[in-house]
Amino acid sequence: MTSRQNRNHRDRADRGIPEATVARLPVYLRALTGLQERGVATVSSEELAAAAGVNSAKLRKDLSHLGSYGTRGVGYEVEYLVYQISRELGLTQDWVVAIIGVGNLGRALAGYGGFASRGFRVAGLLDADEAIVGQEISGMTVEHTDRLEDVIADHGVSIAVIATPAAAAQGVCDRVVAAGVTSVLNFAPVVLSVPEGVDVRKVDLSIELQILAFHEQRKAGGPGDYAPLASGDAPPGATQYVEAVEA
Amino acid sequence: MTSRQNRNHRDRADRGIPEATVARLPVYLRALTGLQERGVATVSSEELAAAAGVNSAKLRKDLSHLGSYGTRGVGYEVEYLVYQISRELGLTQDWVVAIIGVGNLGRALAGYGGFASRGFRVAGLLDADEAIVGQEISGMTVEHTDRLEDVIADHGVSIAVIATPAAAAQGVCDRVVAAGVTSVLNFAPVVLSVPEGVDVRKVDLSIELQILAFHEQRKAGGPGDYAPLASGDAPPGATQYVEAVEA
DNA sequence: GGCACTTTGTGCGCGTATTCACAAAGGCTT
DNA sequence: AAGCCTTTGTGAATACGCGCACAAAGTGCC
Repeated sequence: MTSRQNRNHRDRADRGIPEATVARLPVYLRALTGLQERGVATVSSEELAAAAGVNSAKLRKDLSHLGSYGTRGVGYEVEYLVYQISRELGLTQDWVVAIIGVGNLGRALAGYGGFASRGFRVAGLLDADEAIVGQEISGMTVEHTDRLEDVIADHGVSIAVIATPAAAAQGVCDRVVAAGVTSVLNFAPVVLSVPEGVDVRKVDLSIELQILAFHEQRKAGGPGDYAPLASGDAPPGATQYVEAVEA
Repeated sequence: MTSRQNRNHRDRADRGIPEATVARLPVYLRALTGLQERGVATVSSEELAAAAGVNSAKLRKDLSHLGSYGTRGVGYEVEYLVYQISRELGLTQDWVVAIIGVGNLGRALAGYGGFASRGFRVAGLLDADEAIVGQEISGMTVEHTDRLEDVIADHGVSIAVIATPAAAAQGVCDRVVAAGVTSVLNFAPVVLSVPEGVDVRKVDLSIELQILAFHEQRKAGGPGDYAPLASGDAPPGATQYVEAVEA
């Protein structure tokens, strides 16, 4: 995870592909396109697994969920596997994306090459700040969030990317959901609540760092190296263990 | 998650805190600081679980791994719990971070408020592009990657954030590891290989979108709606199922 | 054509994670 | 102080994911 927040599609009527497998398919796809560029025509599960950083048995089991696309004694045909995974992930069709919130992060996302190359078309950049509205970013003109519903309807947006400040995120989310969007990628540091049937995935930069910090601390000798209180014995309310507000 | 790539710390000598729990602690922390700002002094597992988007039994079990910090019949004292989680995650000490690659994403990261507020101090911005070196970003001057080892040593960097293009990532990674960094947060779309003892976490924007696309497709009626080939019957090598290179 | 070799696809056992459900514990009221 | 009510902490059941190890299947050499 990038830590995540998903309900639904636990239903396992998902045509049976486990969530853990779905999460790895994009990684395999990436490794495969890399091989493809290097002109490799065929790859064994062992090689592909190494390139993707997973166990080869796991790779084979994952692929077996899509059907049997390998040849025993030989391996998998790269090009064909690329197509099958792309199809399974729905990348053979175009997905229309709107990015709401054009701060530093929104700008980075707007210019991210990995979107267009995988069938994701950014159809709108929106922001609530008048100073930003009208700016040209990555060849697109930033529109005001007042026009959110129009943009979604006009371009047939099916995925919303929320890159607003935390305080604005839930409001924006409610609006895009009301406008018919059923998939949301959230970069704001809040837990969004959405109705049944809407998928939310969350990417949180600071959470990833915190997980790293935990392990880093472990390597250095566990928490409370010079901890002022014995575990569980601190006087509640004695000191201000504050944290600043985030952006 | 944000999809991830971790070996080690499976060792379970981790003082016993399960990895899955560690990944959720930052989420609880975020919810708690939100409550704290609103002046809430005490919270029940039910309320906190709702705010964090998890099951309340899971929350209680997670917290029980840190010790017994709740009061039966009452709940948890917000401030105290914030401190305990912060301590467990190692956020009571400062972590020095270097960001390598100052493109759109690197810039966004440099300006991200969520870092500083959680004890992460960005001590260096580095880039290989002469046109970027010397620029002032978020109050810091971008340095040339030639100085990578110096910056790491001088500031005592313990976490490296890699936001370079894919092609440069492994090289940068090797260098930071050689310079003594043992925690890496990777935004480049490649699988990094690192020696035993080094932690790598990966954040991949396009993977998250692809997972959303998968579920979105499911809602619309499964893959191959108008699929040109019956599953498993396509002539291998017949068409070019290409993908563009990513940025 | 048969045999040896390679590699897939998967059955199985194991450990981890999740959830339920309840007994133990503490507070509050009378 | 006794009993009721709330909420924690956790035992036990279930589900899930992972990886080993091997049989089945296909290739290519002789």
